[in-house]
Formats: sequence, structure tokens, C-alpha cells
Amino acid sequence: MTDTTEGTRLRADAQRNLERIVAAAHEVFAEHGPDVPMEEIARAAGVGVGTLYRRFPDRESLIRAVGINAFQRVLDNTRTIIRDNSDPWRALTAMALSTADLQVALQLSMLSPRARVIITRDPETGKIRDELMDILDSLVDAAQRNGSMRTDVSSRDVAVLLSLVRRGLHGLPEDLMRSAPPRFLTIMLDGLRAGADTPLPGRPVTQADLDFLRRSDQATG
Amino acid sequence: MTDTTEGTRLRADAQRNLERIVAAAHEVFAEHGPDVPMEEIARAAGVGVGTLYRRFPDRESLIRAVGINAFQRVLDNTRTIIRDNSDPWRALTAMALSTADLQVALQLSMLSPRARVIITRDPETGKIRDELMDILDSLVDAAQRNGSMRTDVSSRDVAVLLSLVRRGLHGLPEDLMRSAPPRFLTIMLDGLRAGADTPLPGRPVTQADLDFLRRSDQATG
DNA sequence: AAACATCTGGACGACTTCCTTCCGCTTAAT
DNA sequence: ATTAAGCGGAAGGAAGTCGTCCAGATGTTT
Repeated sequence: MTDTTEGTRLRADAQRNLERIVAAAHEVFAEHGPDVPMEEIARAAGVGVGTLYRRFPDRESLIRAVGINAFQRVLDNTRTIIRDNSDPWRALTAMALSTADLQVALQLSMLSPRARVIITRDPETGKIRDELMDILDSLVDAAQRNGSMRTDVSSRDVAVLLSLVRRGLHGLPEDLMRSAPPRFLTIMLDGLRAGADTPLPGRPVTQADLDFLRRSDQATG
Repeated sequence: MTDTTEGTRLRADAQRNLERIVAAAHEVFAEHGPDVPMEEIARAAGVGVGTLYRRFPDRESLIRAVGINAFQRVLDNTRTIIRDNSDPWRALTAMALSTADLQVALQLSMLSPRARVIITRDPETGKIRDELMDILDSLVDAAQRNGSMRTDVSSRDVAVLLSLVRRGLHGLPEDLMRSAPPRFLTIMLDGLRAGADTPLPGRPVTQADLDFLRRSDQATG
């Protein structure tokens, strides 16, 4: 999926482990965010920490690898969804309710300030993210123009709202933690539909807000 | 406000500091949750850690003190709101959009598994929480019966949703962090109103879900 | 105003958690 | 069979947090 852009070819078992690591990190990041101990990721991947560090010298490179992967998959998936749904609102809904990849992408690009800095700075990931944002823009715009979506929200509002609701609660019964996100997402989407729109306070979220990096974080570069 | 149920009377300065500490913890908990370093709380209160520990021998007792305070104030405030708004939906809205105390109450009782265990176990806080839940129940029930609220959600769904949306994002521009919660809350409330209700997947959240404590947490008692 | 008890701040040692390296052993590749 | 790459996980180290302790400050009482 992601062939690390290195010149040398990996030994078969090493390649296998590399993929396992990325897959494991993907899952663990989705649930607990990008700040989980490296050892936990290694355990989930069924390898030792040493192996993990051999492939990814630091957490940042792992986050980049997982991030680019997740974003690319979300992008592909979104394009498919759009191809299959001519109605922008339906497409938006389907996208919002789609699964793990989106969860990871949101975790990394919105929920964790730390990862956000890394993702935002990485040109390759940034490019994919921008494409995705453009698509989201046009979906929201189309939905608003055909009257299926309230017009007082920005596409960034939607992204933030998605992140908030998707994040979920921890320490609750297993079955709930699985069934809750689509349930609450659906309620939230109803709130975004055109209809009985209560005037919104505050201002829409902008791209500049999402690109905003606190000074303290910028120091780490 | 909260006179600590101790027999001995505190020295004037000590009493002042005690109140400062609770107030500071209240604020810090609201923004960063109940797991912030004790020293940060002390700093916010303008006292040394020693003073903090003198009043609250451990974090748990501080959480209880802040929790009971916040819950009581939310309860009082809610009763006032109900007195002033005969329409249940308006009351619900006003309550959801109310300020800092609710934020803390949600942080402690829903967002932090750790604090949830403490709050849930404490009989005194538990009692207030239950009263509050009863009120929420009747509000939701009334709103659903008079047709202003969708009928496929439980009052616990509402509580969870509130928590999720209120939590907000970190590391974004100051003004946004302040204006975002009411904005998103409003969208969410629109999603809860009766009208174009999309069928909800999953199951409603129950009180049992909220009382659920993971085994690992129960060990700490 | 003196004597006393209470309170205060914050330095400090204990502890925990997580990071990262390192190296003897294993395993794929040729 | 040989060799180089890869592996696991123990162990050293850095960072952060906890909670105690005590010399000095401050309020209280007589």
C-alpha cells in the first residue's frame, strides 16, 4: 500500500512487519489518538519495540506514514462515494458515516494538536489533505445550493463537528462505544440539514483556524 | 458556598485560600479536565502545592469538592431556568447553552473515566447528580410529548451529546475556542428537534451505561 | 504586644512512565 | 552453508508528577 520511498528492498519478513506496524498504528491511533506509548503499538503489531524503531526512528515518522495512508484512503473512498451518489447531501452523509480511515484522519489532523503540527507541516500529506478539503468544499457548496443543507455553516464547521462527534466517549460498555458514533453522527447531520435552522452564534471555522499552530508547538520544528 | 463539613473553624486566610483553590480547580478542570497536574491548579489559585495538599490530601478529594459544587450549581441554575421557561424545549436549550458549571459537571461525570468513578461512587454527589438526571428526564419527556423534540432519543443520549460537543477542540485560535461551543451546540440542538428526523441506528444510551465502570477502574477502590 | 498555633511556599526525594538504544540470537536470501 | 538483514526485549536514561516536610510568615488570643 505504502511502499516506503526507500531505495533498498526489504526482506520479506521485514516488509510484512512494516505493514503490520502501520496497520496496528492505524487501529490504535483511531481509538486512542497518536500519543499512545510506542510499546503498545508494537504489541498490537505483534513485534518488539526494536523492530518498530528500526522502521520508524521516531513517533513523528510513524504518524506521517499512518497519516498519509489514511488520508489517501479517505480521498479514494470519498471519490467513490461521489461517483455513486449524485446527490451531494447523500454523498456527504455517506462520507461522514464512513469508517476507520476517516477516524484516523480526523484524529491526526484535528483532535491531536501534536499530530496536527506534523500533518500540517508535511508537504505530501498536506497536498492530499487539501484535495480532500476541496472536495468537502464542493460537496457542502452543492448541498447548500440545492437546498438540502443549512447555509450558515462553513465546510470547516462540518469538519470540526465531525471530529467532535466522532471522538466518542471512553470507559463505556463495548457495544455502546461501537454503536454510538453513527447514532450521534446522524443526529448531528439532521442538525446540519436545511429546515428549522436556529440562528447560529459565533463565526464559521475557517481554513486559517485549522492551519493555526500555537507558538509553543511551532518551536518543535 | 461549600463549607467543608469539618468541625474546626479555619483561619481567615486559610478559608480564603480554600475557596480560591476550589475556584481555580473549577476553571482548570473545565478547560483541561481533572487530570491536570496539581501544581497547575495551585498556580492558578495563587498558592503553593503544599497549601493545596493541606486542604485536599489527594486529587480525589479535590475532584469531589469541585464536583459537588458544580453539580449543585447546575441543579440550582436548572431549576431557575425551568421556573422562567414554561416551554420544556426552551428550558432544555437554555440549560444546554449555560456556562462553566455545566462544563465542569460534564467533564467530571462523563468525559474523564477516572473522575467518573469518583463522582459515581460518592454518595453525596451521586444524589445531586440523580436529581439532575430526573429533571433532565422530565424535560426531555415533556419536550417529546409536546412535539418539540424527536422521540427516538433518550435523555442520556442528550447528556452524552452535550458532553461531546461541549468538549471542543484544543490548539485553535482563542476567539474560536470561545465562540465554537454555543455554535455547535446550536446545530446539535437543531438535530434534536422534531422535524426531519432520520432514523437513528444503534441504541439509546441508558443510565446503566453511565454507571458502568470498567473492571480496571473498580480495582482502585 | 507577646505568645502561640496555624498556615504557607516550594525545594526535594521517590516514583512512574515512556523513550530509545543496543546486542546476542534468529531467519531469509543466495 | 554462508552472510547480511532483521528481530525482540532488557536496560539505561529523561521527563514529569506526586506528596512530604519544615523554616519562616501570619492570624489569633489574651
